[in-house]
Amino acid sequence: MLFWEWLRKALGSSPAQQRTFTFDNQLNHMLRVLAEQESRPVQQVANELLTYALSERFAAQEYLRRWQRLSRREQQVVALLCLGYSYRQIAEQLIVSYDTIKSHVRNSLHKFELNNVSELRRALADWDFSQWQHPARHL
Amino acid sequence: MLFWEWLRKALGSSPAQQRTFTFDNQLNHMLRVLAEQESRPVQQVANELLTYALSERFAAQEYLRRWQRLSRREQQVVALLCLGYSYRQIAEQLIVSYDTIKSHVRNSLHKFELNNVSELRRALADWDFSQWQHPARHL
DNA sequence: CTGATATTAGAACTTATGTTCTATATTATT
DNA sequence: AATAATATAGAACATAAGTTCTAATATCAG
Repeated sequence: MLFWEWLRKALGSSPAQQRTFTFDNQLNHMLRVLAEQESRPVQQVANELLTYALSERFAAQEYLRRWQRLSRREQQVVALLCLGYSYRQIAEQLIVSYDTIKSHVRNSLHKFELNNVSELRRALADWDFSQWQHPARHL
Repeated sequence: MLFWEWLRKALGSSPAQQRTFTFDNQLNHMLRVLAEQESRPVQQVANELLTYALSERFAAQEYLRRWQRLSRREQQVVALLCLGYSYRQIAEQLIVSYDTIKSHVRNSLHKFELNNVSELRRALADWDFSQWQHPARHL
């Protein structure tokens, strides 16, 4: 069964009332620029963009579930990893040993069912970890 | 001059002709599901998603420019890298030495203005390199 | 109190990546 | 034909990341 069909059934197959959307000037402008660049109708471009963003969102939900299985400390380490820090830098920031970071990364990768940090960074590429920059706030 | 146009000018900083968008049933459903999940207005979620997709698109354009500066061989190596292959695996696939791959990666990273493969994989995370799986087709 | 997790840390490896530099042969471009 | 770019390859070294183990505290839920 396609995801769409499943989704529709889950919702009780209601006939959708064709709701309209409006976007602010800035978004409209960017949309028009992009449509212009690609010589395509603005509505079509908007459609494609929204489809893309939605699929990304739903894909991210699976990783969100795995994220929630991490301990507080593991989340902190993963966050800093995704912010681009190396094991050594993370150890310094959290004031623990390099080997401890390796332990946390090992466990985190296992819980994410991923094989290396590169995959992890890619999987969570769109997540905003800026709030995790200053560990103190989370301890 | 129409009354509306006159009014807009009189009021200054006119909102551009507020163009409306409609999306098909499937998109509407997903939007509503997501809005429901997050207890937020559908229009607001749509706004956020569109903003996200647009910024991703424009960011990708910069990397596309850099990608086009790569030589054919460098593109091949970067593609396989982003597909998750290691230097050694790429060397085997392309039937060249490990050191050659290192050269190509070094040059490619420089052209992309990135520091390591992790950043590269993240930057091109949404690109589809499946066509590059079989090098023969591109040589 | 007690088992289950979490947090910390290390040894002893192995592999993978990154850096700097050099160098030759092959293609394009002018 | 001469220059520039590309593709190839290596040495020699440095750092980073991943693997397999073990193990001591600490904390929390039942």
